Amino acid sequence: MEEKEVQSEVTDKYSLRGRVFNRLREDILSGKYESNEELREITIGAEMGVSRTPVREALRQLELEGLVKIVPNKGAFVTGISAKDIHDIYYIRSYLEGLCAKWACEHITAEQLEQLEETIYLSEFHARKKHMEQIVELDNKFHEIIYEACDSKMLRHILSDYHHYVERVRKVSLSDVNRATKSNEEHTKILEAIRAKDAELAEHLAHEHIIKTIDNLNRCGL
Amino acid sequence: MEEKEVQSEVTDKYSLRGRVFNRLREDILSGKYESNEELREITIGAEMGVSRTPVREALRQLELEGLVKIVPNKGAFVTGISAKDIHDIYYIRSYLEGLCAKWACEHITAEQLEQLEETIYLSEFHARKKHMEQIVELDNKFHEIIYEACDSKMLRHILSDYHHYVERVRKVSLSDVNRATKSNEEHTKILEAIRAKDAELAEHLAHEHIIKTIDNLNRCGL
DNA sequence: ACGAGTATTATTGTATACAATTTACTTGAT
DNA sequence: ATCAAGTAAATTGTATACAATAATACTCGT
Repeated sequence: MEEKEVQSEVTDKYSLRGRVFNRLREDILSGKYESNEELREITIGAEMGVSRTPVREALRQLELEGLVKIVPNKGAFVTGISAKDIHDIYYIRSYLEGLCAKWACEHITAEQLEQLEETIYLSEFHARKKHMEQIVELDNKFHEIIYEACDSKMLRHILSDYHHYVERVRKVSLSDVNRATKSNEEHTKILEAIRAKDAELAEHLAHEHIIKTIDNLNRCGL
Repeated sequence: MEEKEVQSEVTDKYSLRGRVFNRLREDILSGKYESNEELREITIGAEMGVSRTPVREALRQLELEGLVKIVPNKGAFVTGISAKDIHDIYYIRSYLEGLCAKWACEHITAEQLEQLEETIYLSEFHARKKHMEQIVELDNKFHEIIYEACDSKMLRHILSDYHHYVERVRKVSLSDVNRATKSNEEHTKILEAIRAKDAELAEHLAHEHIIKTIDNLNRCGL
């Protein structure tokens, strides 16, 4: 089967800048740096074995991502992402995932419907086996397919961004097997609504799906 | 009165990179470049009298903004922003402005309420006088105040971005004096709902406010 | 000992130099 | 004339050099 590369990485993976960008983003999101910690170009460059140039470019990009604050002539400081930020993102996503599912009803292809079905089917298998790694990956895939299907560059862009932001938290949430199973059931219902072209229902279900995820996170004490 | 600088410019205005970034963004959004047009680092640098370094950093940032697509080892190409993109952004905004108004109910300060009132009052004046420039500026301000008041870094960030994206279109929409007047009435109702801490109503009104703006755009043939 | 002012150092901002890659062109064989 | 291969030119990717700014340390007077 042809495995379509999901374009979650905006930035070139293979250039030095891309590598620095991705690694810094990962490190910031995973909490390796303190909040407000200063990121010195030379230091980071030395750590990664590159010159200042790619580091600077990566830092400037991270500024736009909101993960770093750059003070002119002073330096780059880690902004990080607080528990409230994550909470807010989930609420924002609850609306946008709803809108996305609604639009997907109009634009989804038979092939994409097929892919969604397959994704859920596989995910049910891995949920029974408690293969957490695969569950998260398939959750990723399910949502990314709908992002594609909504046929909106803007909506896909923002949702992919947020999906990335909360990746670490999603892993925790889905580690709860009960939640993973529930999540699959919700995915199934969303798929059925989209297949039936019931835009209202699809929107509502996708919205509720995220709200329930938030509830679960709260239960996990996040 | 202390005029608080609205931080719509993420990027340092005074560095060369910041200037290149802002100018390129403006030029792309205003349609100065063709879609898919190649942006050569040297050419742009020459046009703006700077070296490649600040140009590269600006281009990398614009990539993250989605205004430029960078193909490794080949170049930077204008992505631009289509009529559909703008349409999509307005729909996305309709939800997010609703959410923003809802959250603002909980967090808005007396001072911010005061500012909102003043903004509307002034805007009514300029609407009667047909001072289009000021009307757009005050519309900006009204929304930015609420973005601040929602007390969510993430939501403010994304809404400010989108506000910027559609700035050119907003000017067209508000050039219709009838729309400008209507818009002020809607702003007033939103303000009242927020002041009354009626989160449900505020959300609904803010949502509808954007939907009506979309209707108006459609009537203008955008 | 303390603080103002200055010199030194460190760091960022920008320009340029060099390397790697891609694109365009030229040349030659069929 | 057409196409292919190879070479030259142009362009991007990265590193380094230089300039400007900010942080630090030091001197000197009180």
